[in-house]
Amino acid sequence: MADPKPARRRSNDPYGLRRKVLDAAASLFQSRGYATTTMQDIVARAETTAGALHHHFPTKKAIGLAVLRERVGPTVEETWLAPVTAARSTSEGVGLVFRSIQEELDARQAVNGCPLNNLALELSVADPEFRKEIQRIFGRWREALAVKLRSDKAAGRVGKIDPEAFATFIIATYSGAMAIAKAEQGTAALKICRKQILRELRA
Amino acid sequence: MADPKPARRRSNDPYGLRRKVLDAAASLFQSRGYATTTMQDIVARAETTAGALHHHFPTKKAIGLAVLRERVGPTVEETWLAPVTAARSTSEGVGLVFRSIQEELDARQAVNGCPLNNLALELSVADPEFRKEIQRIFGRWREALAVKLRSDKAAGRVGKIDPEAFATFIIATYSGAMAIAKAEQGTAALKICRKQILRELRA
Amino acid sequence: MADPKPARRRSNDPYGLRRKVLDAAASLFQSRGYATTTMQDIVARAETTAGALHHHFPTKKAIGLAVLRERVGPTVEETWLAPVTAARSTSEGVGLVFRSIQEELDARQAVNGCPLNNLALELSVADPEFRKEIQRIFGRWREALAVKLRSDKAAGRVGKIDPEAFATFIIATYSGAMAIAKAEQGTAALKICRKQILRELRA
Amino acid sequence: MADPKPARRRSNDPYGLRRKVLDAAASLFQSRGYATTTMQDIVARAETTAGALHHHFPTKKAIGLAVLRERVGPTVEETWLAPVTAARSTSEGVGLVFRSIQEELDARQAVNGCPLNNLALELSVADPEFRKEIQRIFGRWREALAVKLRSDKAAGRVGKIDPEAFATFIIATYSGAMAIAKAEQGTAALKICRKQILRELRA
DNA sequence: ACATACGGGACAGCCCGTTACT
DNA sequence: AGTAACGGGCTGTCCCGTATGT
Repeated sequence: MADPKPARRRSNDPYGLRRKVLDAAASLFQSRGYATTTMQDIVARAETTAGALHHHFPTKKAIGLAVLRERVGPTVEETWLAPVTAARSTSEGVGLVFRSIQEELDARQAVNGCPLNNLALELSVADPEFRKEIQRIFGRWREALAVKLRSDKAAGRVGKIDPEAFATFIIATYSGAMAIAKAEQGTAALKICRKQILRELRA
Repeated sequence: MADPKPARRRSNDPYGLRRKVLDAAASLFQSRGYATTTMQDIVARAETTAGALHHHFPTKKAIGLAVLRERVGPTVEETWLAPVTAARSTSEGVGLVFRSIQEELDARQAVNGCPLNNLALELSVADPEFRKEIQRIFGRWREALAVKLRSDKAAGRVGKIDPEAFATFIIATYSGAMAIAKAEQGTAALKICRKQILRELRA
Repeated sequence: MADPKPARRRSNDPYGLRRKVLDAAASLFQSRGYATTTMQDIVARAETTAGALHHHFPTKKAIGLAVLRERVGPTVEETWLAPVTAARSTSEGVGLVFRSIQEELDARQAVNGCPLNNLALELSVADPEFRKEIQRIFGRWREALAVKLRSDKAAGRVGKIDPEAFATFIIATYSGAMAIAKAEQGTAALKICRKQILRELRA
Repeated sequence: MADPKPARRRSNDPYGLRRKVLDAAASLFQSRGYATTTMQDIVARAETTAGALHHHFPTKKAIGLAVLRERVGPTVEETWLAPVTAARSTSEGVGLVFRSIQEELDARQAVNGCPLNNLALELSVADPEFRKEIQRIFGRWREALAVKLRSDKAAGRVGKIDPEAFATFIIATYSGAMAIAKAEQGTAALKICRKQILRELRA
């Protein structure tokens, strides 16, 4: 009678559990990295059991891929692509995204960096399946920016730039700024890079 | 096990062993990451034993810090700071560095990314000591670029820019380009970002 | 997981399912052994689900016992007892059985040995219920041979032998020959032992 | 202070530990089988730790192979080959071996069967390396018997038999008798088969 | 009857660090 | 300085059985 035995109840809510597992894993991968996160960590955070987890995801890799597909990808889409697409110009959209991300980071205590870049640097070399998924997300990201830049160009809102190349440049600068932000635990780099990109978009 | 032991010989070359261990660790951290690399991997690559390794580095973390201080830092210094400092202008220096790194990557079969950024993203959040060391390297990097930009400014080789900020921007864009290069396993992003940075330096 | 579920259909054929499960289990126990075969393996081979399987067999042990009773036992009866009983003499019957089994093994790519012996060696010590069932099959086997030998003796077709003992001897030699056949992945031992037994039956 | 902490001492006796591990494993494989024996069982029986065990044997398979090479093989040699080789005739040697094994089994409470046959039936199909090792032992066994039979033949102690074939027959009959002994938990089959083999050797 | 979701508990393997020894 | 043996602990995986749902 020392430990009162958890007396776990069954939830029988497959979609809910699946969601909780992916949320837990996404959050842990983001803050601690993929390799450093253990299955047990995920189980604990998702408030489930190893057995139940195994039913939904046979391996850790399966969780990683699902996190990329169902959490990281959509996150990029929501925080980057949607605002940019909805904006009147690339300049406006990119400026907005940078600012909102910067503000969000400032409100937190720890700067964990960009979920996509974190996993990209850790996993893309090791495993082809991970790499493929990461490339897909980068590709959609670049394409959305390029589309916006093309329409800017057609409307005469930007000078003669290569839309694809400039899209890559924006992503690179943002990614690097987030890497520095993570290392410095501050958003200074983000502000600087925002300004610089906007200046060039206006040139 | 059943076979007679390999009958290892003693080398008794403390400095040589230390060097071999750091080389091995730096190479493995670069290609596989810190967490994924095991002490056994390092021992095998350095062709030594666990005991001998422990004689030089009490823990894995000690190896990590030493790699940052004695391998990653100097590497940044050699491949980035020295060429930029020696160049006639930031533009020339940065252009040269980007090109040489790009050519080196093209010659290899796998693109492993930037050693500093790899470790920065993996370790800077988890451990304050690692973060401090990483920040120090980033700081020196930024300062060297800022120095060059200030002299450019004084000589009228660039317009009115904030040297510190532009240095951060260069580092961010380079870091991001290397992250993308790692994900895409190609140097296209590197070429694009080089062009873009040079264009802005001339503006 | 991410893919929509396979959308399994219900078959509603209780007897068919039971048969499929036993066939699957018998085949897997034969080729991989009882302990090494997992419930999941059986489920997969029988093309059913864990729940359905459990509906027919509460535990793995229940499957094991059913396989012994409804598959291994009948197999011994069909391949050994029936031919021997039907033959004109023990000599003829045993000779025929050895030959047909040998020919069957030669036609296959892998020699898995005798189903009864495989399970006997693996399970008879660990579990009394298994042992009991195995003893029962051995007992029927010996009795059938003894009956035939007695009739041979009465008809003067064999010299003065102890029918029970000689039956045991035949079974032992056959079992051992099958064990060697499994280890050697060939039927040489089977041919040798057939010859030897026939010689003795004639003496 | 609830559990008094084992406070384990280091033995630093690699050969002793290795021996203890193999003894433990051989005994457990013999009584429970290879698959059913867990690493933890071996650790407990050998009174060591998982870490220490791993240093000597990286995998369970390595233990299995070492047990075959360094325990099962020598056991066959001692209990079978040495007595037969030392005997004046095959008949005497085989008779002696059968009797001594039978007496030993009668003295025990559980009949575990022949160590070689137990592992042979369990492992020879699954893994080529195991099979190879098992075949080697069977081969030496057969050869030793054949040598003795040839010398018997030369001395006119046996009729015209094929030494190799008769050796195989002896091994098969013995193996089968041991299988039955295990299933029946008694030595009756062993006595019967001894008698039968001796009768034929005299014929 | 059948199908899916889930629980608890191991399994083999391995990892990092230390201790005894040369 | 260098070597091999060893300890304790944990990792990802999986297994068997059950409970819930249709």
